[in-house]
Amino acid sequence: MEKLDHIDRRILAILQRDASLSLEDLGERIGLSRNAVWRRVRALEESGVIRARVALLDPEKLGLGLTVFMMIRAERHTPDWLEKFTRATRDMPEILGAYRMTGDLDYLIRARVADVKAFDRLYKDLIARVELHDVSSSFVMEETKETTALPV
Amino acid sequence: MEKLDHIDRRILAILQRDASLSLEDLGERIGLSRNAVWRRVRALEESGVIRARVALLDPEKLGLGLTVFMMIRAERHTPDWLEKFTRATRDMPEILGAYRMTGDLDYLIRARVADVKAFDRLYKDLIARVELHDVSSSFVMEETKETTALPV
DNA sequence: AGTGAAAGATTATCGGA
DNA sequence: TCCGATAATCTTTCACT
Repeated sequence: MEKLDHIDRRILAILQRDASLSLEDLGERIGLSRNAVWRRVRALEESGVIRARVALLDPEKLGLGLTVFMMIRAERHTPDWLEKFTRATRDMPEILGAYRMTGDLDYLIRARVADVKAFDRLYKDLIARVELHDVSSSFVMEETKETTALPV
Repeated sequence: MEKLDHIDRRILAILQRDASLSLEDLGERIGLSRNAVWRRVRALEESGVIRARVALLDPEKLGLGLTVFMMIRAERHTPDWLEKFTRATRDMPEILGAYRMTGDLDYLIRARVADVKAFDRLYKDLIARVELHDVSSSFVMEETKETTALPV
């Protein structure tokens, strides 16, 4: 947790939506010289508040039209099982998020695939890698929101 | 859905993990001149396969240590309700994802907040904006995976 | 925090495979 | 058509005020 002032927050708000802006433009928007901005951005990168700069791709254009959530109950509750699950999800590129949860739902997986057929392959692949006690999958019909921008 | 060759895919795989690389470096990694790479990247941007370049922030460092999923059943199944829900989730910056689902779970929300107290505020805010029939919330104890990189 | 200049990266144009 | 080279332009970085 860092101490960020109002200007830092404005910089972050802009950069997490569009990091292709030049320092010149960024400075203009927040009313600072490119240099003052440059120093702040640099500090934000060094402190790790800015973790990375990445390109966001369009899933539809890559033929990944279907988002799936899998609600999972574990077969066994052991460190070994958790490690296997973690490794399996890391190794499967269709899986974008994997979460250990509170409540009677043990684990939740968020994945992107081409279609229902591709999901079935993902499902079979997953159960071949880790023993799952109970899995219930839901498909996303509509994404009404999906962002990487955190509240600043 | 676009026709992408092997080299395009390699470029995308790299850029969606690190878009801070220079064209020089990128070209070196895939064995092309910076110029050839530049043309490909540009084409990928123009066709919309690359949707944006953004900065990814560290949620912990921003004091957003808690990820929450809210499973929701709608009060009414009308276009009007859906529109209200959509607007509410769009307007609430803590909500990162909102999905209309198949199955008896109607809607799913993914959000980031500081702590349980902040979640309670988010919850109250949400039910003040849209009528929800049934909400069940689960907290994330551990994120074993979380990526913006799609399989290419 | 801002200015100006050097270093570095990006984009446009052209000739060749 | 796609690649690579060269040159013009724009961006980032840094010393100085």
